[in-house]
Amino acid sequence: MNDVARLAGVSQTTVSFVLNDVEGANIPPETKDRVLAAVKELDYRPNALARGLRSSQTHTIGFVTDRIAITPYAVRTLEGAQDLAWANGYLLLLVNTGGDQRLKQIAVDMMLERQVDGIIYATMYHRPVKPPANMLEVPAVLINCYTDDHSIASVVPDEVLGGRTAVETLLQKGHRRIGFALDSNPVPAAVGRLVGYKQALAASNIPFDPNLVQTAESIASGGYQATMALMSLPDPPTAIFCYNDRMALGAYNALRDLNLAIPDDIAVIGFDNQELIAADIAPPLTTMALPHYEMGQWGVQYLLQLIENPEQTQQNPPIQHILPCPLIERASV
Amino acid sequence: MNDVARLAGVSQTTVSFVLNDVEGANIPPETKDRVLAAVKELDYRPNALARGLRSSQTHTIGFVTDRIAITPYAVRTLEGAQDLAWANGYLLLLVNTGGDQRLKQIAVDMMLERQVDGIIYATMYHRPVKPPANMLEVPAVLINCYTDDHSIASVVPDEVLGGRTAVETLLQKGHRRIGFALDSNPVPAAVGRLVGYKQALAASNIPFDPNLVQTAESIASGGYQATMALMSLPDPPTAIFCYNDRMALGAYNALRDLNLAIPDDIAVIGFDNQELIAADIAPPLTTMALPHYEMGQWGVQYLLQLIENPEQTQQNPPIQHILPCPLIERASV
DNA sequence: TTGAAAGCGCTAACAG
DNA sequence: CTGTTAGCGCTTTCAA
Repeated sequence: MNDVARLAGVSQTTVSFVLNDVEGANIPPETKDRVLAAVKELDYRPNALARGLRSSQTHTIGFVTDRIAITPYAVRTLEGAQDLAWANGYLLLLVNTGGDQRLKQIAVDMMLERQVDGIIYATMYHRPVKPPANMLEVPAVLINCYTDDHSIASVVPDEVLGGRTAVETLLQKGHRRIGFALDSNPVPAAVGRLVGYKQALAASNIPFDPNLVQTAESIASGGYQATMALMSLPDPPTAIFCYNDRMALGAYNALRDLNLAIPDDIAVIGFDNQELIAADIAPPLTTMALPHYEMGQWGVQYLLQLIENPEQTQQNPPIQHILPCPLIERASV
Repeated sequence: MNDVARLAGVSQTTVSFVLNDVEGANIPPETKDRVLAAVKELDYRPNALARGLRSSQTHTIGFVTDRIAITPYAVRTLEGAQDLAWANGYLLLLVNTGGDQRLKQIAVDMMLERQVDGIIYATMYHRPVKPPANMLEVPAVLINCYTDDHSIASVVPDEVLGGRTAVETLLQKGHRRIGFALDSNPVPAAVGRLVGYKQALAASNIPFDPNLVQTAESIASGGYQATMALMSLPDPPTAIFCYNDRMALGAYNALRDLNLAIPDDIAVIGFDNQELIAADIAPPLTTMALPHYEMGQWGVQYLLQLIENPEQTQQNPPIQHILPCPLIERASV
């Protein structure tokens, strides 16, 4: 910076002023140009460490996650976060802790040492979490998860509405007996989607038949089993709502073994919109999309507000934002 | 740090010495303990910016990528990189530029401003690249890509050996007429796998029949078309090697329409090991895995060597590392 | 064995 | 409008 100042024939302060477009200092365009020319001439690049040290603002935000890869589609959370951060001149410092609580603690410490302006904590599955306490030393928001006491701002998908929309889609096609191949783990997604399933039924005055919800592991083989169980009912369903696309794939396999055509003999709707599966199988799967990208965006967006405008933004109790799951219509319904 | 020094009754220098385990300074254990106690007492956390400013080492590495999400499985590159960085006390600064050359330039600049110790440039598809010039101001390595002049260290998958292994697997099962549903784009993966295909055939003294390689778009519908073309040959193949798992999925769809059973009537082998597809379809797909995770690891590993040991590590010409693609045996062959 | 002191490159009062 | 100056929190030389 001194070199630039010297070359431009001004003081280092002036350089700083033009580089930061400081309000007060009314630098004449002529001087500004001279400085900028010197910057280009010398290929000068400001040192963000020094700047951060002085201004205690690094324009960097920490992104802590349990697993980024398991649900490939969920990586879009990271993408949404990164895109929005980037658009605001922020960079993401990434740590993937793999679920170990102590590692998370350390990860946050490393970020704090690097003076991140805020921290995002994202999970791959929608679930309650206990984030490391030190995380709250800076503004923080949770993505796809929440604390039981809702003490931290968070954004999650609307599982209930998603489940309801899926079932309503089936209802609109005239189906009255709708099976549900559900995850046997009572995770928020499973609980919420079941509530949505019941709501949709109730709204159409269809009594709830517990036989129509079959739980299994939320993978292809589980979808296969649940579908087989459903179809061997004395009065089998004419449509199946699958907890996720992997189970839907299993349902496809089962239905094929049963010689049933989709959607003519039976309709199938999934959840997750894992494009690689959903778009490519035959017939293409109608499914509900999880708003991963949007959650990533919203999380960073809100975090940035928290960072730049703490008192105005922070609500009490902290905001718990819910994003809808859009219906992706393809050909299985 | 001054507070810690005061509380421990030593100078700030001493605190720095014990925190950094400095060789020269022989601090008696007694003093050391006192300092450490004070650190804990005050919940002191060093400021990495100040440290970096002084020592010009941030223990942070920049990770630039074109797309992290398109090929979900490729996100494992990021995971491998992050895991290895983490194991060495480094954090990753992430930017996903989406293919815009100017953005890449800026991304690298932002990283350089933040004084990253090195930069990784990773692509989602194996291909030649022209990385921004400023990237070379710090140690750098390329993952899943390379420059035409091989002027930067890089790591890529062994496409030729992968293709060869896939075909040899088919050969070993007794197949002699092996179709190849190939990407119509002559990308390195397509070119390499075709070379491997030919090598395997030649090694078994099977003449190359150009009719047996059908090119199409490397998605499910392309796989469908290529398979149909292959099967309508006067002398159709008994096995199909698909350029990737998406095409294999299309092949499955086609074969089903043709009422051909896999693997009894015809064998199918894929490439990529996209678990979501490969493991869940019926029958589970035998395929070649791309070493994404390993490339991520190797890239960071090598970069760290470059950073910590520049002259010893840097080879001339820069190392071009090739990692094998392991065969994942399932049930389609 | 420990401490004083000089910066690393920058921002931002404060003065002129 | 521009320059002087005092740090931000740390590492590290040099001296004691």
